[in-house]
Amino acid sequence: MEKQLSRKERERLQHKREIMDAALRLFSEKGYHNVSMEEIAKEAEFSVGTLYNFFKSKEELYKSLIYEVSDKFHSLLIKTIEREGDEIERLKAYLKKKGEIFKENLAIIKLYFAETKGASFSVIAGLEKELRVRYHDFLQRLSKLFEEGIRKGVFEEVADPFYLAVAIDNVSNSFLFLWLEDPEKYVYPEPELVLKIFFKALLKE
Amino acid sequence: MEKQLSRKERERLQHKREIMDAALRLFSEKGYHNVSMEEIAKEAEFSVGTLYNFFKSKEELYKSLIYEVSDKFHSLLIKTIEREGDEIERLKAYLKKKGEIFKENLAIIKLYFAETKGASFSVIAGLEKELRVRYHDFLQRLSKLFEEGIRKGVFEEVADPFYLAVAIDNVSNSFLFLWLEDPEKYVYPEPELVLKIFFKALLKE
Amino acid sequence: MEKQLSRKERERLQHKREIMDAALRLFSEKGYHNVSMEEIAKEAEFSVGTLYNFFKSKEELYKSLIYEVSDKFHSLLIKTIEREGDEIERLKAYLKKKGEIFKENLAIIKLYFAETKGASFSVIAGLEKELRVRYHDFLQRLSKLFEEGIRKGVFEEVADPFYLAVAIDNVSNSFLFLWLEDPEKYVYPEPELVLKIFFKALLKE
Amino acid sequence: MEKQLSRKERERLQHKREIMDAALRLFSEKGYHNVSMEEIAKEAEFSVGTLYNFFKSKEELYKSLIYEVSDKFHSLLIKTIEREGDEIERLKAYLKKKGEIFKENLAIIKLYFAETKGASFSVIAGLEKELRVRYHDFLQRLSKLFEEGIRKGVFEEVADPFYLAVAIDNVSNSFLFLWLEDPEKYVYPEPELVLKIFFKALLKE
DNA sequence: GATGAATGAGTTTTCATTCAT
DNA sequence: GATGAATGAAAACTCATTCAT
Repeated sequence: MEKQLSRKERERLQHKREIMDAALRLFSEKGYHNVSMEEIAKEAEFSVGTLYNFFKSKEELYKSLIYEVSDKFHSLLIKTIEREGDEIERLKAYLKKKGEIFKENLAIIKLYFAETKGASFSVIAGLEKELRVRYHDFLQRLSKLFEEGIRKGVFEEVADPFYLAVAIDNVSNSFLFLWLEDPEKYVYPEPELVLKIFFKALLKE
Repeated sequence: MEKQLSRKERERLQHKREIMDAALRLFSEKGYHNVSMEEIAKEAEFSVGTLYNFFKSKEELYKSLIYEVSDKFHSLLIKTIEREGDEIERLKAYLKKKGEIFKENLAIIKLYFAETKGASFSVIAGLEKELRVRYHDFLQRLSKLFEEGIRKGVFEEVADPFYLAVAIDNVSNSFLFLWLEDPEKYVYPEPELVLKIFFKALLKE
Repeated sequence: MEKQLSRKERERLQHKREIMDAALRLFSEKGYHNVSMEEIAKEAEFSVGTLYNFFKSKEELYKSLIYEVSDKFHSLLIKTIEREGDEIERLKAYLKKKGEIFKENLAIIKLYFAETKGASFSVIAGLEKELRVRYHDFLQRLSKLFEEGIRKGVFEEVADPFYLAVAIDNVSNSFLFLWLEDPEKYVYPEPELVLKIFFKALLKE
Repeated sequence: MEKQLSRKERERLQHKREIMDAALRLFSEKGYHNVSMEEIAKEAEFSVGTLYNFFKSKEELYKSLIYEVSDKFHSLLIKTIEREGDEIERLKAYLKKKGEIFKENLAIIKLYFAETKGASFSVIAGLEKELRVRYHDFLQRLSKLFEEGIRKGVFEEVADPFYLAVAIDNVSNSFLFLWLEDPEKYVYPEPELVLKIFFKALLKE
């Protein structure tokens, strides 16, 4: 299908890509408000005017970036947790995949978390809400995994599966952030570590 | 002690308080960059000039806000985890305290998490690093609690106590955020819930 | 007469003096626009309000300073050139006096020349004109000295006495500025040097 | 060479010129601190933003103005005093040239002298020092003229040639200022007048 | 489509001045 | 007379956006 694109169309897409990549580099390094359209134009080796031929505003450029990564991110993870296999295996696969995504997309991850975590105001009003919706969709699907596990008798029913999903996702994130913060000091968190903490009773009986 | 302040001094402190409160309301609602000094002045019912008599810049006003809450927040939690009592009790007390702090300081909590989570660039360069240092101090102290518990044989040694501290802090945060996001749908997370998830083995043997 | 001033009146004058001295120090060092009333108040160890009890505006404070020095400066020089004695002697006395005044009033001299030389706009519109009037009065009196010298046959009538007055005043100023600029490199200009250049024909016949 | 500039480039230069001319008019009339960027923009018939596209700050705009005139001014005078011809002729040519420059560049001359004469604090810190360096270079070259004259036996060695240079430059300036102040009353100072005063012994023998 | 000069509303900050105590 | 907190107009500067070429 892509082959049917004319040279012009291919070039256009390529230029858009270059602008988005330049913008991503700058936004993730300095934050939305500390980057100007002029700066992005220079980084992308286009003029400001050209940026406005592709995106009708700075906001839209930013949103495109965030949605793009959010799409990719979620579809990858959903594919991982919904594939064939038993629950434990799929949980491990999901933790592993998330680790890989973090490693490979550091710049964009920072940007993404700046949007989803913390402030309920976001750099751009409205952005956050949409991302939250997607994130909840993902959590629902992860809950399903726990539900199934409980149904099959693999997991105990300690709590609402949704809370379990939230918990494991956040614990793994926090370990990834730890590593991201100081890669020398903290080991890159292996799925096993997360599962060990998560599954093994701490309390002696 | 406060009685020794002259009326003028008391008034001055009161005015500073009013400005900080107004700024907090606006910053937490709209974010640092989307609030102007003029807006804060209006909200505080003072003139812009007066703001600058108290804080030498917008940045400084923001920092004052963040540091103030960070101080209060950390000292309260540290007091809670380092008080007398057995480890389980102290963990519960800490989870309860955090819940209360969240409930009572919603506006500022949002602001605080916008600074510590997510972006490694922060609205104000330099802020984030200092807050991270404080947070790590807290995590170290929480690790001690786990260490002691392990030493006493109350906890099993499933992982480095520091990771346990990180995990429980993040799990409880994530539940609090869930509740914050939609108080009708999600229960206010009780310490018991967190502990149950955290301590009880999911896996059936 | 001054003895009849009450303690209150004497104190008032003293305070005014202190304010003017502080203002002079700051103005001469940093220029009118780079000094704030707050700064002057701090330097004088009074409050801003007190400054306004003595001077109705920053401009008025500045003018007072300039007029005061201009008065003192001119009356001293006029007294010197109009005293008893032959023309040569009086010229020497005037050159010597000016040197002394420069040496003893460096700060104020800088301020004064910033007002009279160079820009026809002055920091404060209107100031310059009044000072120019005074300066012309002085030049007229100095011209008289040359006129008398010519009438008596002491000087040759090479040019309009007014031009001679302007010339000698400026030559001596320029030498004083040279010394002021780099006291190590340039000798403190003795009246003799100025007169030598001024009176002695350069041209060999 | 100029023909190689594209229309756009020529326009850009023209616009820069218009801004500088507008700024010059206002600065020389009212002084640096009494002119706002908005005022300059209005005078130049551009927007404030455009001013900042050409000059990164108000200071830089001012400096450009001062340096431009200083360059032109000095190179013209240096060319005049270092051309072929005997010393007397070259002195006359220099006095004549200075008169012409004054007449043709009144606005900018005022600005220039506001910077070089008078206050040792200057409107813009650092500016004054650089201009002084250039002026001293000029004085050195003028000294050379006197040195040569003395060596050739045209002039008597009444004083250090540098002082002679300083003296003649200041005397001629002061006459030019006199004329500038009141063109009706004071004749435009002819080189002859300056030389007559400067060279002819006043003193009868 | 690409360019980049021009725009001007909006932002932070300063500071002379006032006035209640 | 002395104080200094409060004022708010004015200034320098930024930057997303437009549009003629």
